[in-house]
Amino acid sequence: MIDPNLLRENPDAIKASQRARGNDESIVDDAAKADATWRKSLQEYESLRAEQNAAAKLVGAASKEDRPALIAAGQVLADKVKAALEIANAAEAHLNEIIWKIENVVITEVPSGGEENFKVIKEVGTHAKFDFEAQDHVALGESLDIIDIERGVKVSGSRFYFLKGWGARLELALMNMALDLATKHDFTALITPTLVRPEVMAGTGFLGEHSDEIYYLPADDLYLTGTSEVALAGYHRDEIIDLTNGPLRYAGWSTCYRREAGSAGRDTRGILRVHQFNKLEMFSYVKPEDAEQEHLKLLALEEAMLQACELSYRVIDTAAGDLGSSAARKYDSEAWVPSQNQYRELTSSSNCTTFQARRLNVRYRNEDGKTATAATLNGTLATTRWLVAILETHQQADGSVRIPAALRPYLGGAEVISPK
RNA sequence: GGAAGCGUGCCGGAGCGGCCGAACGGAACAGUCUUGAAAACUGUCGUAGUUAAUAGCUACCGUGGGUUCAAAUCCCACCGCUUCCUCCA
Repeated sequence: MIDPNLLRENPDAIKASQRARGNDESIVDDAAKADATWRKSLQEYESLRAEQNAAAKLVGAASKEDRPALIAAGQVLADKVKAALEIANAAEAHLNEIIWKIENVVITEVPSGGEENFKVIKEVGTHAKFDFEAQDHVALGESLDIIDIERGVKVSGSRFYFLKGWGARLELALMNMALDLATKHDFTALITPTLVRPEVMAGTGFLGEHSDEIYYLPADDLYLTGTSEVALAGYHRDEIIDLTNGPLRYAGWSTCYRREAGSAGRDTRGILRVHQFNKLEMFSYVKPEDAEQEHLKLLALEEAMLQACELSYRVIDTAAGDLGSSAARKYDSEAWVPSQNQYRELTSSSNCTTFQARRLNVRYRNEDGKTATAATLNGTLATTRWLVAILETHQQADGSVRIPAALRPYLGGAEVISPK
């Protein structure tokens, strides 16, 4: 949620953000009004309650003869307090309902507008060109016997697959390379739970707009996570963390599950969009003033991975209207996918400022020893989808795929994957 | 899955329904003493909301309800933990 103090001190900043996102800005005034109403009703309740507390103390101290009268007076007060509490609670609920609808305040440099209004920050590398008939990753996966989609569908239905032989090893190599890189940069490896409780899922904001994206197990009242971000964000929930020695950084490795409910018919070919995949996710807890710098660090690591995989890619600054509700800024990097003749997203890195941490109640102590809400950031370092770009980019005329040099140490030194 | 027990502040650990935001011990921090340290002594020592306020008031003793003039203390449900049995990657 947004900072309630900002609502009181600078509502115009929130309105500007709402405009940039293409969201309703009148909700900001509604929230301010609800906030004032709540604070007034809270004061009324609290002063009545103080009166009641004082009256109850008198009863305890009173003599036997005086008690009945005092208790009767207390009963009247108790009713008043109960009524005032109900009003205050209702006012608070109303305020929360409104304030939770307001999405994170966008950083001012972020381009306004919708999905198509992104700004290209840079393009790196040259698009793969082939002097032979290039194959897509599905055909390569089949001829190399490393991706078995047919049997994936037989066992689990559409958008499922087996990674086999070098395919399985390639994915593990990619994940391990990413984990090594992250570890070198102060990220602590974390293998996370992928089933979480409803509170955690709701706390990270995934039960709102994305709720039909998520697998749910009614028998156990647990949700399957679509990213380890859920567990990583929940990790320090309700804690006062120590940031005096710098940010807390985690590299979470998990399988991710997504229903892809809203994308029927989209990317149905291959393993670009699937129900289950693996991902290595970076997650940082930082002081709010360090968040933008940390965001660039995450991006730099993502680029290092893309370059190590010898992919051609571009980095975009996502437009405000295309940001998730928790993000104040998002950098995506997209790799060139030859068979599609376009860039496809391989990493996504969001600066959630204090928005997510406030909801999860993650705080730290600042220099004065006071508690303050931390900022959180996340970014992708590797996913199964990367295999698509790697296989297609590095295919060769004889139908083999050259393994990028940086990955070879993780594959027993193998340099190429050849058809059987 | 069956049985029993337990959930209190940074940790340990008390707490007849009113005198409990919570004894006591430890840790931590500041100071006195000391050349310095240790010891000893003194003090500070939870979080949040509201308010102009580091004053006051309010809330929080696993979570949520309930009983009562009054709840850490009584009742109910839920969650978690421990031990034993059962089972087991």
